[in-house]
Amino acid sequence: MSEEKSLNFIEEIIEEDLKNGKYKSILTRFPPEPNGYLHIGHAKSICLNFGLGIKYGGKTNLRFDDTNPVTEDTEYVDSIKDDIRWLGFEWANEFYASDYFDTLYEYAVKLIGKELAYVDDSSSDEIAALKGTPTEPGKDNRYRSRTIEENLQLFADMKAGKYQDGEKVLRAKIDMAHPNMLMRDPILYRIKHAHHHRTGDKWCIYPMYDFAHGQSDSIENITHSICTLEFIPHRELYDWLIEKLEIFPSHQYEFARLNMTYTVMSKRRLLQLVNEGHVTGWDDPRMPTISAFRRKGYTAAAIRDFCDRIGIAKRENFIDLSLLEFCLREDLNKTARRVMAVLDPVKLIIDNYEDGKVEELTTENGPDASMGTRIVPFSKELWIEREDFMEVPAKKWFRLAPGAMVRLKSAYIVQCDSFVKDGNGNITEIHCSYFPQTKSGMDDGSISVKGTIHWVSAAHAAEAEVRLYDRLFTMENPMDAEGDFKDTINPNSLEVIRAAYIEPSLTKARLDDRYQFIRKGYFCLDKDSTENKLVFNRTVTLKDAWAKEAKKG
RNA sequence: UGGGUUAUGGUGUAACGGCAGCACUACAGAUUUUGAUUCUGUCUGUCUAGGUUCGAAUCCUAGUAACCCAACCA
Repeated sequence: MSEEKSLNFIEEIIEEDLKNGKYKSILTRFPPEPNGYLHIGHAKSICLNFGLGIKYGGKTNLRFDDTNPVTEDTEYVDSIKDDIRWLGFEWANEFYASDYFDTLYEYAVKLIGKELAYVDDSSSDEIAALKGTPTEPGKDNRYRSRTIEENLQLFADMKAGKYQDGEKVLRAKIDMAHPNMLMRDPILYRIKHAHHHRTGDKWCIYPMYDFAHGQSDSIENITHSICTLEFIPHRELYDWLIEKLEIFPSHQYEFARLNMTYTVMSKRRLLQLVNEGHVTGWDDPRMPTISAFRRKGYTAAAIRDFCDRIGIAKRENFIDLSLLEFCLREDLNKTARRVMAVLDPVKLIIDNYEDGKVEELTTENGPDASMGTRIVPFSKELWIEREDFMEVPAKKWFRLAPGAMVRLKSAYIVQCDSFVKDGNGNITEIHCSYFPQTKSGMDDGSISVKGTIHWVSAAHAAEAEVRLYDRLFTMENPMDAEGDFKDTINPNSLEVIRAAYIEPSLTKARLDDRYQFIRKGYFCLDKDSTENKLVFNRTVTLKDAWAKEAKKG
């Protein structure tokens, strides 16, 4: 008997609903507003909603909550669909709240007819003034007592375009003294003479979230409408409207949204980063958007695994970025092809190696033998990583240093004989001699070394631009910053290496390939690459035990 | 002088009155032709105070803390 994974609270509710026959099958939905790109927090919601559909043999709709035409755009619709598909999910139906505008209008008329809604001529400020505060009740205004007929006429006139933006609103008539602020006659419809990305200029009145979301759920017969914690106070209104409208009773359940270290997770703030040029766009690899993670080289499997591990609960959470990186490395370690690239090159010359000789050495593509092998050219002059040589070796150093020996990956063991410096004291050449009997695969075991370093043959190397990313913010929680969260932006979040040396096989890299540059991290080709210029993104570093050791001093 | 929600190691998440478990992180060690991977081990926890009970993270009472609610945003 294998151990059952424990259920989260929503799964418990669903299993109970299924068991007691409340529903024969479930229907969930993912309801993004098309006013920005999806981020990793949305991925949590997507995995939850679609995951539930799959787990319980139900279905999941994709529904765009497009009730505010001034902020919404088809660009966002397209990106959202791309991201969901890339994450690996299929929606049963693609719907839009705007599909229901006619029905929603009828619902509003019905509410007016039941004396449960009225047209209010107050300005935004006047409405706010009579709303009260969390600790003080609000007050009724004189428009509240309008007759059904008057309200019907006024509402029809609103729809007909007789009024300017902001001149009138339709409000539910509930209770201005209600302890829940959302029940103090919430606005249902407002006037916006704006072009809608789907309905065009047909409407000049648009329903508010509260008069669209629950109704859309109901129209679609959604059984479990799952949203984040901040909507808890809305649930009372959600249920009230369904009851008064006498429509299918969908139910709302709330879970805690994802928060993650070293990032911000609100569309508003992400939009700010884009608009103010702190990043190059929504898919800048430093962003926490799904498109950015994809561009940076993250895999959908890693993100799904992450969403699975963080769990679903109602308490506020603050997930360590390192958990996401763990999931990523775990996936990439199994699948990424190993290759060699030198990011910060220094020349290594093997003095006792024959001039002009080239050996084609065999090296493995990955730890799993099924990934096969390939050929890498080896010659007298190589590029190695500058940081793999220390003129005065540190304690526990087992890479190159004067007199020290290392293995060149898949090639020979070499010993450093001397080195050359330029006038500024920078090392320009490292001279070594090699030991023929230590050739990889034919090593006689006469010499053993602790360190193995990567290299690229200077004569055969190709050049590429490499972009190294670091966290976008310097503080674990940028929102804790004293001033603006943007004051904590990491000035070193992007380091561009104009000319790194890559092994010849990498010139055939494709956009979807995932590589491990041995000892340096995981990388992938960036979409900025051209025929003449390859650009690689660092997806994530490898764990680096030496960096820790070195820090100890 | 309002209403709502939540409190379990550094971070997440289990437990459904009966051994506080798992993962990440951190640390120590073994293996390693990647200081990666893999493997082994260690540290750290039930918000507080009372109560009920043979037995409480779980039930009760009273506190405390955090978060959400006063957009014609979603």
